[in-house]
Amino acid sequence: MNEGAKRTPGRPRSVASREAILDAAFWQTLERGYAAVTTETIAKAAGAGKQTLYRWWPSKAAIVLDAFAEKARARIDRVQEEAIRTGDLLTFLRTASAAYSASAPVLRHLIAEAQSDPALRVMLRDRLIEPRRETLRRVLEPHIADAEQREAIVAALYGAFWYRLLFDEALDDKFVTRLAALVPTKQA
Amino acid sequence: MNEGAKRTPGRPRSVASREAILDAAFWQTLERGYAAVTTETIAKAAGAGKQTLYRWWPSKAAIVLDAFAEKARARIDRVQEEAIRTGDLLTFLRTASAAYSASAPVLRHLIAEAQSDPALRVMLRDRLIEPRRETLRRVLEPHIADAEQREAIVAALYGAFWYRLLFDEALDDKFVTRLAALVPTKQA
DNA sequence: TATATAACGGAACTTGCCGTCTCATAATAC
DNA sequence: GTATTATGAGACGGCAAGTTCCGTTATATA
Repeated sequence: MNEGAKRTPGRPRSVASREAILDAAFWQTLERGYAAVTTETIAKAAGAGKQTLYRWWPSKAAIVLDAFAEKARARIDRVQEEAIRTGDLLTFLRTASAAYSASAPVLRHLIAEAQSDPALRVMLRDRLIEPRRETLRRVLEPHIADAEQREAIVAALYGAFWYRLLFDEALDDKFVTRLAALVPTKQA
Repeated sequence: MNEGAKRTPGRPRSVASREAILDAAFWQTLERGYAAVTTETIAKAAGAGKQTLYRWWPSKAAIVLDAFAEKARARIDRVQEEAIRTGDLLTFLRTASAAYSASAPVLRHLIAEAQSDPALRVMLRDRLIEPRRETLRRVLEPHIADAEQREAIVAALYGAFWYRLLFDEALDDKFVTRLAALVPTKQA
């Protein structure tokens, strides 16, 4: 489809810049926290102009989201793959809650920003929320036949994660175990 | 305890101003949306100086939260009281989801703001989140004996509400019914 | 090689709102 | 009256987002 996609006349987009920007956004957000990171610090660290940021991303939040979706998702999915194979809900929820907790400081700011930015909300849902939902659906599929019931369970489980994280309440193992107990699983 | 509390020398706090400020914050937020409301528009509409706002509240978000906690909670609790009396979880969740949906445009901004403001987070939890949790606990009590299990269910149910609202997904009746089905209730 | 095109880095600039500060005035206690 | 504290009005500073200008550089085409 876009094989020989180098069709436009002018200077092509700098791949190096793109990656330097995402890298800077990712590490700065991890180390300093979302609020302390500005478009200027990202640009400076990446050796890029602010214009380059805004040419390719609509907002600071979009950059950070892009950085995390790219860097963190692959790692998270890899960790969860094992749990998916075993099909054990509790194991899955444990690894998922660990991953959530680790990314919580960033995720909470992204979801916050998204509340006043509909486009970002869609981007967040498509790139981070929905893929994880899909994974959980696959784990639930063998246990819950009804699709609608499955969807309610997905919302209840991931919703519980968010609910706790957004209000500074820990996702400890006991809580996760109780959550898993809510789902009527078929025993082997 | 603080019966003859008029002990300080100077001019006392203006009750009229306080109420005018909360009124303005409440209605402006409802009509124009959280983002369009500024401390200046609140002050102007209330006929108050900005200094008066900041003398009694730490931030714009705190004012709006105060306004909503005061105006909306009483109404919501009254609606839910009936559901509590009957002890029927589904009825309770239906009225709760309706209340949530109605307030969602404001709540989402408050929770968003709270993610970068720990003090507001505490205030939000104490004045809005926790009271509703407590109500749900009372509904669940006859059905779920174990306190920890009950807490997980509370997080799952309210968490599911937030989860859907924060990502623009409706709380329709079918969904609420499926949620209620998750909870093993004792039949009469 | 020459030209058109588009992205580049750097930086000045505009915008907008939050929160602070100043000031003259009003209401209370003593 | 005198001290004290809150009031309304508005100027002010600060900070970060997002925009615009500029001279430069990399590519496609001729």
